[in-house]
Amino acid sequence: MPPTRSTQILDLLGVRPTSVQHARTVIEATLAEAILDGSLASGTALRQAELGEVFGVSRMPVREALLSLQARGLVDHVPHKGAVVVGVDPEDVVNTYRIRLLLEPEALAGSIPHLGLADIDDARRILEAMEDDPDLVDLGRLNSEFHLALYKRHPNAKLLKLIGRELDDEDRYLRFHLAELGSDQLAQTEHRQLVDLAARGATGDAVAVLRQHIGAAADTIEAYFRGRSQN
Amino acid sequence: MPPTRSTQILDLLGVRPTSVQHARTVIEATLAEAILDGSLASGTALRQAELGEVFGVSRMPVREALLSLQARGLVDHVPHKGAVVVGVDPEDVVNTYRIRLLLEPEALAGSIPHLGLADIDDARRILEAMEDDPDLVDLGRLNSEFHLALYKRHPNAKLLKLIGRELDDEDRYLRFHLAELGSDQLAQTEHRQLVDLAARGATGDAVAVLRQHIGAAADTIEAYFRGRSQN
DNA sequence: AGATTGGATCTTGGATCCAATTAAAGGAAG
DNA sequence: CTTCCTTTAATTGGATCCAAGATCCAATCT
Repeated sequence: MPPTRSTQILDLLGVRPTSVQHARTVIEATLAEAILDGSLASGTALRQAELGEVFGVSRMPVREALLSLQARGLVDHVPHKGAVVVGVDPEDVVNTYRIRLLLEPEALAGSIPHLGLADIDDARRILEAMEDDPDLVDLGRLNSEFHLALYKRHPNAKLLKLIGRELDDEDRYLRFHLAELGSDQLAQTEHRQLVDLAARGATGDAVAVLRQHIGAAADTIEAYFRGRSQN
Repeated sequence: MPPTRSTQILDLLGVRPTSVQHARTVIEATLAEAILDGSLASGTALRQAELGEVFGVSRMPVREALLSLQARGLVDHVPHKGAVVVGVDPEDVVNTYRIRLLLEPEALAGSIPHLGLADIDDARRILEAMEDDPDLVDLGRLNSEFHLALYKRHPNAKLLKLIGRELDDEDRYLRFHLAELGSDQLAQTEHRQLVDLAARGATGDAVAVLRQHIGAAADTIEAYFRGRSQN
């Protein structure tokens, strides 16, 4: 497809298509972010009128945003009652780790052969950001980004999207309890091993470390719950 | 939370809360069904006003239903332009098989130990229905149901939901091309083997058959596309 | 003739208004 | 004083109305 006149001009101006952001889009994104990073606690009731005032719009875009959030499983919508931020089911957290254990080894193995130097650098940069940044809210997101950075050259785009969703779910929980568990649970040592092995193209070893990494996290969380439910 | 009077009465009547079906809910379900089973072809433009007339309702619940369908990835929503039924990307079909190959062996292995006689009977009944029913539209759905019937005792509920979604995606494609490929591609022989091995609790053998079953399907579809894109 | 620009028309996005449902508050009867 | 019923306030669901952006077509200029 030859570039059209308009795209040439956009290039000259250095402007991206900048697809117009509609109200419901930014509202959905904002609320999703707030729920994911924990600033909107589980069980919080989301009143349409109230949110409309906050965002300076009517109830209409708000309810559509809430509807989308329901489809994403972030809020629970009870007819005529309202939307509440859905809680994190401990069982689901462990389930998510088990699913990651199925998906991510394949993602890593299929991506490493196609990783370039720039990709490795990206991953390393994320690791450094994690060490510098003490903010727990950022840590979860960075952790997700790091993992995805290593997988991103896998040819199966759908697999990557799937993993992204699982990481989001995990992330949400992580931010809640990272403080209690201690942020060393993120196992930066293993992260460094992963990126080094990936850089050397040592696929088998990298996958082994990843399996151990995710498995250990799953066990830690599970033990944490087990201890908790006995109180 | 103690049961209220009304729920007690509902229980006595044997009536489920029968959650009031809102317009947008039934519209979304109806459209989703139509898209999944192919009666709404890819690329079809979905006009809000038109659909509103069809369902005897205003545009409002229609647009909310369309929004939900977009979140589910069934329609593509272009601002101020409208919603169109999203096409099936050949690449995604193969990708979906690869993902199934990661998820379903674990699902089967973890479910077999907990399967009861009734579960096996359920699966067998679905197989019989597949043989009796020549309707291609039903075949895809029944195929999904059969697989899920074998996995349903797996303790990881989230994994099952995930597989259900993948099967839906696959299903949608299957209905389109089952006629061309021949319905014997569903490999009823392997299906029978699967349920027999599951009944005997032969987990290892069952998983092996399943791997072969899904892998063969993936290869068939991939070859079909390869042959097609060369024309 | 071809391209460009201006406007008419169509479709969606958002605001406002009304109806339906639910939860709660208050009062009457036991 | 408790329980049940009625009434009332609050909130969401749906309809209608207006604004913004997009597409299409014709008129105009090169």
